[in-house]
Amino acid sequence: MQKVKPQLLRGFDQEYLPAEQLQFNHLVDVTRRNFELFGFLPIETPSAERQEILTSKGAADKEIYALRRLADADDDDAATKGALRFDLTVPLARYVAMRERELAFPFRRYQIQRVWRGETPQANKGRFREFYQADIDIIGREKLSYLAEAEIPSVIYSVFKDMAIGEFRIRINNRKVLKGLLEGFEVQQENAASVLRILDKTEKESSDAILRSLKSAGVLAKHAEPLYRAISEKRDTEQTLGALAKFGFANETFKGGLEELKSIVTAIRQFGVPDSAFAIDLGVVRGLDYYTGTIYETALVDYPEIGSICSGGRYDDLASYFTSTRLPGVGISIGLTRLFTKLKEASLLKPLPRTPAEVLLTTMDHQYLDKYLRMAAALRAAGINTEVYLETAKLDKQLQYASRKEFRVALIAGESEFASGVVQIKDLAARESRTVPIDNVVAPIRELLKK
RNA sequence: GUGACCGUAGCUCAACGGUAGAGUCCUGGAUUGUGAUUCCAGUUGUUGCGGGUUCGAAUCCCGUCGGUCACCCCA
Repeated sequence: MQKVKPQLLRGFDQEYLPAEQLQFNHLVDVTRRNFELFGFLPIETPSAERQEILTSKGAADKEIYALRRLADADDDDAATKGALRFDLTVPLARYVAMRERELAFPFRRYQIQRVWRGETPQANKGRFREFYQADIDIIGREKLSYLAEAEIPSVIYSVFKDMAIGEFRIRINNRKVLKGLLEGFEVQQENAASVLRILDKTEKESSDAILRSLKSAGVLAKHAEPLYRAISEKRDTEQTLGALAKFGFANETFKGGLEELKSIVTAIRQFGVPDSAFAIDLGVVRGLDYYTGTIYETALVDYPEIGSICSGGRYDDLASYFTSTRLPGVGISIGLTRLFTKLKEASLLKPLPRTPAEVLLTTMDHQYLDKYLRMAAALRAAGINTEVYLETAKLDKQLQYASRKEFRVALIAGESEFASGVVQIKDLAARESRTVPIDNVVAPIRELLKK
């Protein structure tokens, strides 16, 4: 028979061995637990949305995968109007606009789901066509306290601290400050976007290259260098606030932005985020122009090459395409697939058991099946995850299986044990076993598992 | 979308014009009830695909498909 070659689609290639999947699930669990710790509510939205919803925010068409039947029969118009979501923010906007009257505001939601993007994948950069995002957003109705912007870093802090993946830094900037800065340096409104994109590259490119680009993007020659220095100079949070005060631009955007930034810094500290974990950094720019206030970007201190593992910001109106209610919000997105891939690469993942079960019950002699299964039922009733070896195989094979899957404990019983009413409890890591009465296995196993 | 490079066993790679190989992994065994190591044996390929050059092509040429990396953009 002709075989179909088993292979994956480019970019749709993130599937793991069970041991890795358990580690990924752990990352998801930690994320979810911390989101809930701050009162965020879970939602999921369908994988596919109507195309006009997805493109409403001006996403490039080529990024989006549309739905089509293989058979191409035109009897399913409804489905062909759909496409896969490329982020979780647009579906959120649609969701909130549809359910405005049923939701309690400020609406705090989290959502951990896959998204799909038609980009060129580059695994070394953690870029795929299908990947997980873990988003939180706080959506206000007509208004939203600046405290929401200050709380976000404390959630990020909580998540990554709990993940225990090493030192990380949340870099924070303010879009108004940036805009005011550009205004102060006499950058024309229509050049602002391209100038910001250039300034976003200060860490990658040489100062000469940046200065040249800035000038050709319409920055006056006398301002190019001061602007570059303002953005790229290394300073801590206090130094940055000091430097901004010193610029002292008179425009309202700058003054308002600076005041806002100061209050947010104060609040971030009140939320308990240590100065070692966050920093105001004027070099954080973010290409997306719907951000209007605080913007965030988080990276691992020892692994800057991993890039941003979490980013987001404040926006003025989430769902202006769908409703005339003004819905200001703030949100961030953790790129879980990227994070996981890079953590794996850098060996930063803590070792986890390779099986969710703790006990393997070996079955040396199937004539005692009844006893084996009753023992397993008793263990499970006591809350101990237990797998029964169902195949007929020699004991050494069963133990090999146990050690390969990294069970903590193996139970061994055959003719001689059953004759004297006992069972062997084997500590697989310590390679030693002891004998206990068959009707008293739970307590000794619990004891062993506690170690 | 633009450019550079690369496709040989499940995986990592060798052979670079003269019969397609190694390591690893996997399977079985080493006196019948205890996982490591070691030893023995075994399975695995239209050399991505199509065409051309040649007595002869995994190797050279052309095309095609697939992949990797850089740019763009982003998680």
